[in-house]
Amino acid sequence: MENFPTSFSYSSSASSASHLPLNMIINPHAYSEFQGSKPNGFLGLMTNMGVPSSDGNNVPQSKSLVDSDAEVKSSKGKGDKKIRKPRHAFQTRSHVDILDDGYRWRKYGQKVVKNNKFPRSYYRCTHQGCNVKKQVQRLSKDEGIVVTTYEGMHSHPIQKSTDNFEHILNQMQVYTAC
DNA sequence: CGACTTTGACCAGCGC
DNA sequence: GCGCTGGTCAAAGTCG
Repeated sequence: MENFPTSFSYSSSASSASHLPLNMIINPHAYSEFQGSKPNGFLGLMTNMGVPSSDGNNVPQSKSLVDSDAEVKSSKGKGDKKIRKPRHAFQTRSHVDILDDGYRWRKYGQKVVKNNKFPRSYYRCTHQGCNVKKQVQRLSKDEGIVVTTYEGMHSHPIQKSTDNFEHILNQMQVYTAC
C-alpha cells in the first residue's frame, strides 16, 4: 500500500452530531500514520461515496470531482497495469470496529498487517451486483480510532434505516460541497 | 437452513 | 529469483 488516492473524509463540526454514538474525528497525524507517511492524502475530500440521500431510494451521482476513479497503478513498465477504484478512508473514534452504515456487509477476510497489532478486516457488500468493499482497521497507536476504507460505490439504496449514520454522511456531503 | 464469520491457503505485486 | 506483504478465496464452523 503506497500511493492510493485515498481521499480522507472529514467532518469539521461535531457539534450537531453530538447525539450520535460515533464521534467523527479529524486527526491528520494518525491518518498519515495509517497512510504510511504520505502527506497529501488529505487533499481530496470525499466526493463520490455513493451515499443514498436520506429518502433512501436514489443514489446521488457525484461524478464530477473525482474522475480519477480508474486509478492506474503506474509502478512499473507499461503503465496501464492495474486499475483500482478510488478509496475513501475516514476515521471514527469508536469502541466498536464495525460501523453500522446501513448496508449489509459480509466479512471475507482478515489479515494481520505490518506495524499494527490489530488485524485488518475485509468486508464486501452483500447486495447482489454491488461489489463495494471496505476495510476496517484499528490503529495500534490509538486503539480508540477505527479507520474504515471504502472502495467503490453502492449501486443500490441503503438497506436498513440508520438515521444516525445517514446524518453523518449527509453532513459530509455538505462539507464536500464547500 | 440460510446467512454470516473464521481462518488457513493461495496468489500477485513489489523491493532487494 | 526470492521473500515479504496485502488482498482474496473457500471450506468449515457458528448462529438465529
